Amino acid sequence: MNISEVGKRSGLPPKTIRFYDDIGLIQPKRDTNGYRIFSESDLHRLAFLRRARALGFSVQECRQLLALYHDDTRASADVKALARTHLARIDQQLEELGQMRRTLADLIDSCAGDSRPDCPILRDLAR
Amino acid sequence: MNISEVGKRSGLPPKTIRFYDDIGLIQPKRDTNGYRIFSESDLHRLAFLRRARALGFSVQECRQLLALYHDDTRASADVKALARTHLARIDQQLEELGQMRRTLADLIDSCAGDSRPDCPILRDLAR
DNA sequence: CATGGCCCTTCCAGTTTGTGGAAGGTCAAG
DNA sequence: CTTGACCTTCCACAAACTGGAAGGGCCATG
Repeated sequence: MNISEVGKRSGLPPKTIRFYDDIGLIQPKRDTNGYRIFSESDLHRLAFLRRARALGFSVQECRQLLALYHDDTRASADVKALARTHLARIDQQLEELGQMRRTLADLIDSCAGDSRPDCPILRDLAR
Repeated sequence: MNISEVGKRSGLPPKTIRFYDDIGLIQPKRDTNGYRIFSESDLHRLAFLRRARALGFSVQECRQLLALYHDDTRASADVKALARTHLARIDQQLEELGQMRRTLADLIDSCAGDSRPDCPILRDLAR
């Protein structure tokens, strides 16, 4: 499989696949002309990566997840711990974002939004 | 006022203030020795920036907000439109993050988290 | 066989919003 | 005069790609 084929099948753009190769997340073989050759196993890793990234895991965490995945002697507790740490980070982001949203929505509600210059949003920022 | 003083008063680190100077968000005067000299007005702009950034506005949006703030003929509708666009972005992020959270929490719940290798989290990623 | 068009490669730069550090000038106190 | 705390600029790095340029490969058609 060449890179555009595996891109279609994994749902990742070729640029991203090259990037993952650069940082060692995959090690596809090379053809005599220098083209990358992807095995089913490479494709599998890439699809795994796409899903882990979609869940918001960092690339470093994806590296760890892949390592755990390929370790038959892993403890599921280790995977769960990784996921819990990530969940805590998501919860923190949700809280911060929610606070922003509340403040911003209040300010928007209090602004007339007409042609006059008076604006509670700017007044609050300049407070 | 020198940079560390205005840093304390605005709540921004000197490095960040220099950065805002570099990108033209502020234009402090310079002393004969090359040191930046900050006026009350510079301080005010920096505090404004800190609060706008804390609400999640991008640096570009902060630039526009500052321009609106200093424009006596602005329409509050323009400020409100900027804020609404930003709010929509926050809502989108909240939704994406909420979806991630749900999926991740479900996976975590389904994982025994013991010393055995079997793990629904990895199974889902490898699906 | 040459040409076109699409694929592949590497390398460099840019994105965003700063942060860390090095090298060197300045200033006030002792 | 020295010491320590400032200040300056400049370069590099962070995350996770994305865009583009320059150059080579491969296949099919004329």
